Amino acid sequence: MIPTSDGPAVVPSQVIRDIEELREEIRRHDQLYYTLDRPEISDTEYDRLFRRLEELEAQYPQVISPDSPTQRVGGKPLEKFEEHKHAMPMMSLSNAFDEPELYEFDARIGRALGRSNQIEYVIEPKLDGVAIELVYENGLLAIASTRGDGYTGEDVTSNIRTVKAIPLRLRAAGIFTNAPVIDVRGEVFMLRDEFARLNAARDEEGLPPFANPRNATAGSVRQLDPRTTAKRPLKFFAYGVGRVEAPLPEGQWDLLHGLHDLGLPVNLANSRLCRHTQDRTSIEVALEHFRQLEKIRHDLPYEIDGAVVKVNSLEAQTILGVKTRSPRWAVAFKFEPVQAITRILRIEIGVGRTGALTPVAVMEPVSVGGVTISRATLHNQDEIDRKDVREGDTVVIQRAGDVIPEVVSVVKDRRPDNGKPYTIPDECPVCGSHAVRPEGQVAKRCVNVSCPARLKETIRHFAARDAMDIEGLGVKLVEQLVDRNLVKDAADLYYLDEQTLAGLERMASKSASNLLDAIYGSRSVRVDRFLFALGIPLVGEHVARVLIEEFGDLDALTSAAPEELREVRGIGPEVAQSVANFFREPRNGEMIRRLLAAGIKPAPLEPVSPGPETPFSGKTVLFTGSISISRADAKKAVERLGGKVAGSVSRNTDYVVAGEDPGSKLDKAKDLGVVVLSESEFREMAGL
DNA sequence: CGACCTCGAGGTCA
DNA sequence: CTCGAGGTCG
Repeated sequence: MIPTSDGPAVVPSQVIRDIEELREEIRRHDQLYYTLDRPEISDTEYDRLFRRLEELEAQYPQVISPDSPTQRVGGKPLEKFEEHKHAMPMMSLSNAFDEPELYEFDARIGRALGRSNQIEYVIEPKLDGVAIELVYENGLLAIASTRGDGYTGEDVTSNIRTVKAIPLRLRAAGIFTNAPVIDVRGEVFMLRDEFARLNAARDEEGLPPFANPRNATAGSVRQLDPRTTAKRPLKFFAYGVGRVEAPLPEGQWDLLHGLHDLGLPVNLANSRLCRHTQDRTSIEVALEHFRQLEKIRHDLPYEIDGAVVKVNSLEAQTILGVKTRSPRWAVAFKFEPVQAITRILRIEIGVGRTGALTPVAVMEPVSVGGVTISRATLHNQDEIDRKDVREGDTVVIQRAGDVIPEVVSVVKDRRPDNGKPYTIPDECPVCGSHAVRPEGQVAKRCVNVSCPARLKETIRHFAARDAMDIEGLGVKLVEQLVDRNLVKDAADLYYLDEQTLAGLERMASKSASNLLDAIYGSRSVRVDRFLFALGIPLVGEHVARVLIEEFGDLDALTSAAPEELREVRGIGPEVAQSVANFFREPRNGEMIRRLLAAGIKPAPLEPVSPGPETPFSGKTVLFTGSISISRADAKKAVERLGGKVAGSVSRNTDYVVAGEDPGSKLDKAKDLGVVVLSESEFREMAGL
């Protein structure tokens, strides 16, 4: 028998039972997965259940009901969204940006209720997503709408039905059991890694990426074709109610549990009921939880921009009432923004030691993560083109890894009409020489080897702590020395005298003699440091050491042919060529001769005695976060004990030492299963 | 070619 | 302290 479009006239009652059982089973697993975060079956098993239900329903279409799990994606694309008037207005929240504002909120509540410090609060993470209201009638999802202006939003039911975390039918459990009508409010959002995957997929299809998970969510919710929304990985957390035709519980905390009992996902794991204790008021308890959230925010799979603090008692909420746009009984306590919007005043060009021209955006100062930012690197031309950054642009900036400011994106609709694409100039802004970008490289470089900008950087590098370690020779001083032609290469430093220095700013006799002492003292330097100090391109601390270990001293190295250099483990053609070129250049040879003539006596490397076995012998260690001793000292300690210090985590890393405020390296270390040490554990192992 | 590492460049604050 | 570029190794 071939089923007609209406299916067989009679549906066997066994089939009806099977279908209902399957639906219930699927709903149960949806709830286990989304609401309880405790899946019992694999995705494959789930898919099998789902397909079986689909097959049965295809065979007997007349039994399909709108609350069936198969009916999430329904209908055809909409022309536009209908309006939906909220039964009770969806208010926004007033913000508190710092502790005093939060305490003020608490004080206001205390005054209004006339019993200070006894008020219970509920604190919940504030997700960065899109607020949605779900109207359930007799347990079935009837309407889903956006917040809109608070009174009227858009009816996005067909889209929201595709969000698996949102039940189409509520469970009959808990305080709200069988409420004829309940308006549930919550946040639709996207997980960070799913957002990243979505953007990667868009990139492959040549579509522009979404700026952040929030935008991606908002875009997904406002799709006219629900089939598109269905493909977006949306999640949901419920946090409150509007109209409820059922008795209300005493407080917000019970309310959250009531929603959870209905089968709705609620972020209970990161919410707290805050009661005052003997030594702390309830707002202090809330604040403590807020600090906790701030600490773990980057470990959460979704983005939060703060926390919401609500007076727990619903009765008290009623007494407190509302202001025009926001309730008086709740406040959004925001984290320091890690991103900010500002304007690029101009783009400056920096010239580095290697002659690289680096564009830097000079911006209107703005506070990001508690620090005022006014400059951010734009890296290179490719980066500028990719983001299409122009002078005068309004941009979103953030601190990469919470440290180095970077331009995230341009706010295109705020671009001035006269904005022109930016190109790094073809002349060095410092010496006017030609600047070229060699084939296959990203950087444009000034070709003039004695460009003053390059010279300054070279001297600074020479004097740096890890190199010759000349204390007192800072940027300002180098600037003056070079500009007045007192120093034309590193060797000139050793021929300075007090009289010459006396003419400089901030250089009275005391500082002058200190500086001369420092320069004089630097003459006994370990030979690998000396080599590093010369600033040969591609020769950093590590390569310098490797080369010295191989050749023993400078003499042997200066006369080495590129082929000999290549023999060395870790030295490839590029480095070999760069080293050979440097020593072949007569002026460099002359400079080295003058340095040695000035009395520099490069000390040989201490022979690497095997030494006693230590906890760090042959181990690679990495530091993240701040520790109470300096990084340099920590590094020395590890090296003294026969270990190596790395800059980035890889499978070869043996230990990661995590100090205060560890960075992303800690996450990566955990991912790779690297042993993580606390500072005290490290100190103990190192015998510090 | 991918994995891993080093170099070099960037910014602010105490 | 982090990132991208670029270098080296297997």
